[in-house]
Amino acid sequence: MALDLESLRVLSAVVSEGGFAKAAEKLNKTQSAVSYQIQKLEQRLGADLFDRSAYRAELTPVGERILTEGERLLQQAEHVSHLVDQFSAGWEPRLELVVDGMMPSKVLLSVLKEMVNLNIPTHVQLRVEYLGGVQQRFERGDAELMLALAYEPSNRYVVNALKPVETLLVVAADHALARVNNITLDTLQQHVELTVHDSSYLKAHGGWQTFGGERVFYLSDFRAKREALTMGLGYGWMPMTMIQDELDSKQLVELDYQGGSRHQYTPVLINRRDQALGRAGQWLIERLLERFG
Amino acid sequence: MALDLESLRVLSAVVSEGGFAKAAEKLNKTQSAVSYQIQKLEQRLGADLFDRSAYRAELTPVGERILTEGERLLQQAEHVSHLVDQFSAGWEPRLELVVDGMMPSKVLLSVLKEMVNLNIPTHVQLRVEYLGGVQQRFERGDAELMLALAYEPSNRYVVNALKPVETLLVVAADHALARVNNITLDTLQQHVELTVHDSSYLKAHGGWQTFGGERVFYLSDFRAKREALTMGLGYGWMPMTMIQDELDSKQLVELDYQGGSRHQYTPVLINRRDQALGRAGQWLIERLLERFG
DNA sequence: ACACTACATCAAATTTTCTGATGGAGTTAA
DNA sequence: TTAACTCCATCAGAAAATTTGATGTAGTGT
Repeated sequence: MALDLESLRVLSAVVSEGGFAKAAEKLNKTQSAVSYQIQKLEQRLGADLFDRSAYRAELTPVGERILTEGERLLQQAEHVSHLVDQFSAGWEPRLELVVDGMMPSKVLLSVLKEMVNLNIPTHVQLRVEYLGGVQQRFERGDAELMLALAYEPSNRYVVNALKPVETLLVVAADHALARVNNITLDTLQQHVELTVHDSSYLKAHGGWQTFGGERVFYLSDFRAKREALTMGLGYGWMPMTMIQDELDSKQLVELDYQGGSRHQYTPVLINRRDQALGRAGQWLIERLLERFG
Repeated sequence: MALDLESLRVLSAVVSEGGFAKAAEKLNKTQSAVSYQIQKLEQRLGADLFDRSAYRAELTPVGERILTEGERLLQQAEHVSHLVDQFSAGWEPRLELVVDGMMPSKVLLSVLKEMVNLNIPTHVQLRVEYLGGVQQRFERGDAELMLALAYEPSNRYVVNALKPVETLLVVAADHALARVNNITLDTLQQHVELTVHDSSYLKAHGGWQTFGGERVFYLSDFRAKREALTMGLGYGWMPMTMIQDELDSKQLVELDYQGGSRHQYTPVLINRRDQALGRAGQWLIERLLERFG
């Protein structure tokens, strides 16, 4: 036989109303129904909750603890019932978001934190992918919102452009390339290039991102790449926002590359045209456009 | 109509067993009883938990959230039932402890922390009083265990002596008294004495603690007293352990008082002989004797 | 001592939950 | 494509849990 909430509600009422009969009135029951529930609870727990030796029933120490724990339980049960009210008020139960790891995470996280502070009931699942991996995950249907840097266009998407993100071609200050001027592609190709592994299977982009040298090291994310760069392992593109400190302290320096050492990505916030976003998704888009856009 | 745990148990079983019929078997019910519970829950929440359009019922997003929240609720309910098992295994539901504020709090707190780490279910209420206030609170019956420095003996007590605590008569290094040698009582009485307010109504002790000068400042606790001492407001007794840093840094210095500038208290751990302690109280005594004793 | 309050107890009424049988719809495999 | 099967809904009646209303015992207060 397992615990049930009704007994706990009765227990709580008895204590707060100060007696069995008064609790009964509050709960729209009779006094004997209250007696019954309390006795049932006592049986289930195998311990007395009230000391009946005196005129009025008094809580035992055990009863006192069960009361406080029980009231917490009731409150949490209340929370669960309340959840669906919020769902029917338009807040989706869950929202999955795929983000390119190159996006500045601070802004995103601060928005998510605001979401928590506002007690928005939606559970947000954040997933970080790289380059093609973002769209791939989105297409697979796991996520309803994606924040990507590059994507294969489709008329099934609703696209919101955000503020461009600047990337720089950098090396460690003590790397050989740091001292060369007007670097050619040939020169670059003689050194190790560092790049973040595209997290899609396809890897169908290529393009200007890599230089096609013989030695390319693939790192798992930008944090690893930044470490490898500062260690002087090679050169590579990095989003400006992630290496501001290293540039300021001159640990990393911008390459003087003929082909250009700066590049701007325009990040986009995409959701499906056919599948309407819930309130949390809309809220998130608004907030991100406001801060990133 | 309010939430009930049975429906949640059924929901959980349906999902974990992968079907209504299998859940029914696990719960020793029939399949129609499972249907009934699920439908009841859906009605109560006012939302579908399963999508029945396909062959097998599939959780809706709302259902998924309710499931996870519900399972948490069940686990907490389990915890409540489990509590009484622990109570009947000898762990008292609550234990109140009165401690003299002069006791080194670190040791005590580390023991309490260990208690939490061991998942001892007893709720400990710690109350700090001073001098006579400790015993008074204990006598009033609120607490079952007291850690006092001085007390009125009684044969109703079980007394455990702990390691003596040393107190010193000190002033700030820049106080006039700091430069006087072989101080007499007269001299002392011309300065401000700092003392902690006895938290009993009675204040029935007096004795060597105060010097009976004209100007005595009463502070609310030893933290305040230490501050007042280091500010040079006056002189007074302090437990050694609380002013080790100030002595080392020479902010505070020991007085050279004729009547002696050191005094040892023997703290005692007392519980009532008639009212047996629960497992937590015994555990606490053992641990405190081990560390303090 | 008298009226009153607090809670327990019991049989009967009522409500909730379960069972067992049935049925429609999708699935599987020959 | 059919036959056998699984999944779940539904319904009436059975069983169980809960509530009621009446009554009883004991303590309170005046």
